[in-house]
Formats: sequence, C-alpha cells, structure tokens
Amino acid sequence: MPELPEVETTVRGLAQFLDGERISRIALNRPNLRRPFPPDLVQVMTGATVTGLSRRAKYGLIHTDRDQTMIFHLGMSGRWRIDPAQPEKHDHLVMETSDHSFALCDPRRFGSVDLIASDALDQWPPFAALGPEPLGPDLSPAHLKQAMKGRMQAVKLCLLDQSVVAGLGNIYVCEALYRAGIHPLKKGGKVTKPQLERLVPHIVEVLTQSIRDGGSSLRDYAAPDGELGYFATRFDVYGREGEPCSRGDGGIIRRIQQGGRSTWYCPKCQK
DNA sequence: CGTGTGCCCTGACAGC
DNA sequence: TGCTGTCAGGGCACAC
Repeated sequence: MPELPEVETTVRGLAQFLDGERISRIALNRPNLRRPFPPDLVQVMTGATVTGLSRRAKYGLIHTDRDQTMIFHLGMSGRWRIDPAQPEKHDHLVMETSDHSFALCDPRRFGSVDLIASDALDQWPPFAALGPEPLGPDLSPAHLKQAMKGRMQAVKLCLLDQSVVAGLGNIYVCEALYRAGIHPLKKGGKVTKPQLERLVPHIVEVLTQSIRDGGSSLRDYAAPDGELGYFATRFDVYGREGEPCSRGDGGIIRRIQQGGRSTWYCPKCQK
C-alpha cells in the first residue's frame, strides 16, 4: 500500500541495514516486474557498496559506489522484507549483505526496478516529468496555482498528476482535500487562492504525520521477517463511506469515482 | 498539449 | 466449500 510516507519509511528502514554495506549477492526470481529488470542489474550491484538511500516521489533510490543508482518503485503491492524467515511466493528480487538479507516482494508486480546513471538521474524520463516534492521547498500555493491554471480537470485528479506534485497518491489527496475543505470535483483551475493557501500546509501536515507514525515503529524493523512501510494510520475520510464526518458537522462521507478510482469526501464541509 | 479510458496483475472479501 | 463479482495505495499507453 505504498504512498509517499510508506516509501519514505521503507527507505529509512532499509538504510538502517543497508547504508554503508557491501552487497554480496543479488538474485532475480523472474525476468520482470512492470518492465524487465535491467539486464546488467546483477552484474553492477554484486559487490557494490551502498553509499546512501533516498526517495524521489514514490521511488526509492539505492546509491552505490558504482556509477549507477538502483531505483525501485513499489507499485500497488510492493514491500521490502528484511531478514525474512521464509521465502514468499512473490519475492522477486533478493539481496544480501554480510549480515542481512532483503527481499522485494510484490504480488501484483506493478512495481519496478531500474538502474540509472547516477550523474543523469534528473534526465531519467520518469524523474524529468515530476513536479516538486510536497515536503520540499518548491511546493507553494503559487506553484499549484500555476500548475493547475486553466485546467478543467477535477482538483482531485490534478493532485494525483505527478507533474503537478510529485508523490501524492489516492489516500493523501483525499485526506488533504478533506482537511483543507476543498470539494474533490472542483475544477483544478477554479480552486481559489485562499483554498490553495490552506491546502499546501495540509498536504505537508498529513504526509508528515504519516511518516512520523511509520517512523515510530522503525525499531521493530530489527525483528525477523520485518516488513517495511506498513503501519496503522488513521484516515479521516479514506475508506470511510457512510460514516459521519469527523468534524461533527453532520455530513456523511461519500464515495465517488474519479478517473476510475475512488474518492471519499464530506459533502457538507468540502466546497 | 489536455483529457479520458483501459490495462498491467494477484489477492482479499462479500454475497450467493 | 466454492463460485462470481468487486475492489485495491500506481503508472503508463493510447485515442481523441
């Protein structure tokens, strides 16, 4: 269930065990996920020393002392398992250091693994198309105003567009719009300046809170079979169709379809 | 270009 | 118990 906070938590968890370590072995259990594994992945990564991990949008980056960076995406169902006791059916990639093993498990295989020249990461097409990081300095009401200017698409869909903001997914768009009191069907180009000024801090807050919730369980990652990025966050609207609005305004949470995906919102307080 | 649709894939769950 | 339908946190190709 990886969105930005889960990817961030995963990256931090992996870093605890992987940063500074030498990858002694890497093996693939099938030829592809969403796309084929890079043909030179095993050759490049075997014996490489990890020099750091980072996140861009919903991608995790494993930096090494080689001139290539290993980039993973968890898709809809991906997760890393640390020191798994038993192999699982959908462990498609496994890596080992001297002390630990890591399995990339992804039943639906919507994830990906890429190997990209480290000095040209920004030119990699999936990265080149990304908008600003929501937790970085460049997400501002002015940016959103500009990025959604004239757009007739619903603001919900605009915010899911990774070129508008990089890393927001279905859950956090629903949550941020709810917190900011913005109706998901409102056209992107028609969201008002005051609404955008409310929205930006709510985006930052909901993501930060979730990362903190996940981060607080990092200690558990030392446990065998530790699974990264999964933690119980309480959502205000996501998945709460039919329940009363948590603001106590008497509204009942509704679910609608937008772009083939569900949106939950309160018809009473989101305008 | 902006926008809308359908597909990739497996598993969980509800209803019969 | 087993079948069927629906849904799932993402991204992309393709059509207009």
